[in-house]
Amino acid sequence: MPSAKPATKKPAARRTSDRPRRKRKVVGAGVLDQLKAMIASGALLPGEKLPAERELARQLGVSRPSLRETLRTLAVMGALDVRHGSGTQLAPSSANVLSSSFEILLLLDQPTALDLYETRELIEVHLAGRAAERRQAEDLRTITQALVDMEAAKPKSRAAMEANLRFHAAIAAAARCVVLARIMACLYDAIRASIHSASLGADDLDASMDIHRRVYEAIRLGDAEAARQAMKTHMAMGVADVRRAYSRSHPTKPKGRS
Amino acid sequence: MPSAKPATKKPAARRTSDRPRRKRKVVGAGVLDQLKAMIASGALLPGEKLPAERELARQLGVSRPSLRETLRTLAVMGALDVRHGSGTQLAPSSANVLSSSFEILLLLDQPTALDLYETRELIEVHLAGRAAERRQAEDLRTITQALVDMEAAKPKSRAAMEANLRFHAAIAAAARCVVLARIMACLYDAIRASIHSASLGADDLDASMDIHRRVYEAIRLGDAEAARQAMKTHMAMGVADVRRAYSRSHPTKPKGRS
DNA sequence: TTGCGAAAGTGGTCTTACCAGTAACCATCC
DNA sequence: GGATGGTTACTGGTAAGACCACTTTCGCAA
Repeated sequence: MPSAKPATKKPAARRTSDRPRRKRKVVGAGVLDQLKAMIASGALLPGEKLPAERELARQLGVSRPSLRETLRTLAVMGALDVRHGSGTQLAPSSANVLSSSFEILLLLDQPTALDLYETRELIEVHLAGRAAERRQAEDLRTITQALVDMEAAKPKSRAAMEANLRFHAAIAAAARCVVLARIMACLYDAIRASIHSASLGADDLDASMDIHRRVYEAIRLGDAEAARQAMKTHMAMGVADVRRAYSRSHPTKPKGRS
Repeated sequence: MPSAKPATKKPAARRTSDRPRRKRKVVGAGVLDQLKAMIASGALLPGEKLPAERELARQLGVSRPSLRETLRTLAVMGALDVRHGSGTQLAPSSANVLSSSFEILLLLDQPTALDLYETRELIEVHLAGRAAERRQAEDLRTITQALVDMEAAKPKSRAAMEANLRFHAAIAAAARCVVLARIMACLYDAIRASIHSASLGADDLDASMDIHRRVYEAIRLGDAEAARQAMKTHMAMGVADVRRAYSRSHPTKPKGRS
């Protein structure tokens, strides 16, 4: 590298001969568009492996650093699954596509915990109703399993919390609302990050289990209205918890230091 | 000036002396965390200018390409406002933080237009109700202005559509639900991209204007239930349009080729 | 046959260099 | 003296090349 090109240099004769016109409009954005087009057109299927970075950069006619900027953007978004040494592939599932953006959003907007809970309530109540209308036999099995795991797990344990998440996720899946289900998943991450440990495990375990069972029963019976009501009750309990924790940490008013 | 450092070079003595231990764990992620921490702690305020890339890279102890990968990720997410020649600043508003991720999500999940509309209905109806409860005088002025612009604009024109967007955005703002408002904004982008021109402008202009006015009146009067009902009617009109367009393009069933 | 180690391939990072817009500064000209 | 225009010193944008670190695989030896 040090003394590789002694005299040839050829500083010019690049713009002139290669691409005389066309103002070189932001390579990165172009690459992003090309990749999105490949996904949209089906040229790149979920789970499929991408060419190696060096190869892909050559194909798209950009340098590796430039390509990498774009790839990492997609990776952080959750669209790509990049593994050191193995390669890069299109994410098989869009599981956490929104999460990272949501995280940023919360950093910038700093919505209150109550705001998050209001959103959660709206969505979950709706999903419970839809689940009652659309659930299949397999959905019921998944929900039941989560319920059983919740009862079996030690109260307030990590396992109990995880089973609780599965319960709500299963309902979301049964509702067949892909967009809402995804948003709800992000909300869970956000709420967890927002209020940390505070009261995500219900204060009253018995009441909590009872209401979960009522939600399930309504869904099993296909009674949408009952499912919505039960979920609403469930959410109200959570909101009450948050409100209490909130008023404890913010004695007088939400913003400003008294 | 160009030949400032003629012979110093110092090629080796980098790994060996600088950091012998420490497994070099994924620089990029570390940088992202540091930047997020700076935002969260308030060390970086919205709208504030970041140090130049070269300088920031030096501060964080990484190379410029590595830093750039992270910066571009944040920029695509909408958290940074990067301008060639001027510099980079933390986005003053989190306006389109979710949009790009939403776009990717839609590419991967390919939800149906009906799914998008169901989500939209759920959220907008809720926002209308909340707006009726929480609107301030200024909110009413903004909504009125949008309404006036809609009436003044030529039907199906770009101006009419844009005023329509403003109308709904103003309601969302009046509802004081930051998270839902943001999600709704993304949905508009998604819906617009999803069904292109198809029926986003209402088929029946008179009915459309009428329902808009009814929504506004209910919000002005603070009648949450009426506002929700009116918005529900409004949304139902839109869904009907989509359903028609959908059944036209998918004669028999949604998926699979008959 | 089994186990291990080298090699090849892939992402991860750094350095250096130069191109391309912006904005401020200053000399010039009216 | 003030408006005008060019120069200059920033800033981000892109490229090329070289290594490092991790995975996988395959051949060789036990």
